Amino acid sequence: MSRVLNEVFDRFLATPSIFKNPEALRHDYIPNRLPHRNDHIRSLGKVLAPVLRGYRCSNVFIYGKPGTGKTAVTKFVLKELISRIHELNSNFRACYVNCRLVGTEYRVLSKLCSAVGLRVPFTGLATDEVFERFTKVMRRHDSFLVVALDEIDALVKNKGDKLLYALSRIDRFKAGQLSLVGISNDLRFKEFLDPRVLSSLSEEELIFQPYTSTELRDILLDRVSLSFIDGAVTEGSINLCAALAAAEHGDARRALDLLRVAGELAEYEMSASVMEDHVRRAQMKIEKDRVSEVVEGLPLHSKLVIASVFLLERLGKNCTTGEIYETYKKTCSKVGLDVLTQRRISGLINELDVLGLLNAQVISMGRYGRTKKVHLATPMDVVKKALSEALPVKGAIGVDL
DNA sequence: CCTCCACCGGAAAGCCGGGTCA
DNA sequence: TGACCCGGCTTTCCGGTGGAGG
Repeated sequence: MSRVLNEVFDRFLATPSIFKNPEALRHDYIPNRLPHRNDHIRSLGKVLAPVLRGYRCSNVFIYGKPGTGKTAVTKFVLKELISRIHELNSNFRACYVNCRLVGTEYRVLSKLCSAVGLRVPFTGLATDEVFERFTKVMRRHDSFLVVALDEIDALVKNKGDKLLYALSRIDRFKAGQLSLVGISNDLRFKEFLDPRVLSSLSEEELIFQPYTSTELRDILLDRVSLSFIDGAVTEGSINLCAALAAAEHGDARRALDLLRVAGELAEYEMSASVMEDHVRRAQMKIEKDRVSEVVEGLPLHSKLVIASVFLLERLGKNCTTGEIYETYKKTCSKVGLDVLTQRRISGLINELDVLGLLNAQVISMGRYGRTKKVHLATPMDVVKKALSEALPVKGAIGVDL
């Protein structure tokens, strides 16, 4: 092994880690207690409790902004429920699906199938066919299923509420028992639903308010004791994490990210404890990393759209769809890339807006038409860095970054 | 008050690479 | 092997539309 590397490793090992169990700072970690969410846990528990006696429970609808504990509470309650039911030895199953990650009706269904022990090919079958097979198994085993559909709004916005409608009526075909827990970030989500689906889905409702700064502080204190060694995080850093996350609509996930990244920075610098400065730098790093990561994963044409906005903005020109399209076309022809249509580029701009990389606003310029006014949503140097890493053909493209 | 620009954005359909099934 | 399905990406078509300027 190289001597340089040996030194690095030796020094790393010689410094005691400030972490005890960094896993406890990840989003998917479900701790044994969830501060300030006991009421919600109790409410959800009450709704789901009938399954303990073998009855179907009401469907529940859970709303709340990101990082308010919806997912954690749901997973927590389901976990407890399952362990309790296994004592009673029932054929109950619970299934958690994140609709945004899973993406399509077909794949949501195939998750449900695997929850009841049915394997289906990941593509190739008609969706109706998969649904058919699913109900058959439910009927045959007289199964009992609670399905948590997280980020359900993403599914409905993209694919409509057909699947929800079918699921909400499933036991009318005497196909076992199925209850739904719908989780949504978006309060306006209801508007997208068929009234029949809505009324069956929201038999019960739970609303999660954002955490306050003090509540976030309690959450952090819990996690600090789980994940760091004693005294490794200063009081001030915890408060700062809480305050910064509270400003960002009380997002606990954000607070934990800040703490984790600040911890990693401190460890990297072999500092004995996490200081407020680490937290501040963590905040910048998180934003930078987010932008880089998102840009990196973008399809080539989306990257070119961002590059076009970047170029126009640097020249101080105003970015309208038309202007962006012209710049984009020039860049394409420089590399000999096929250009997409303006309609498509308009769509890509909207997607980038949703991703938070661009801000796009439809404005009217009266006589001079109607268009989208676009600008970068993050500072130019951050975008520049992300683009220069993510555009493999930057030299050829003539995008002088 | 009307016109008309430069787009917006919905809908439908096509293409392609992945797959199943009989 | 051919009919058929999915999902992602894209094109084509086309009916809007806010408001400056006539």
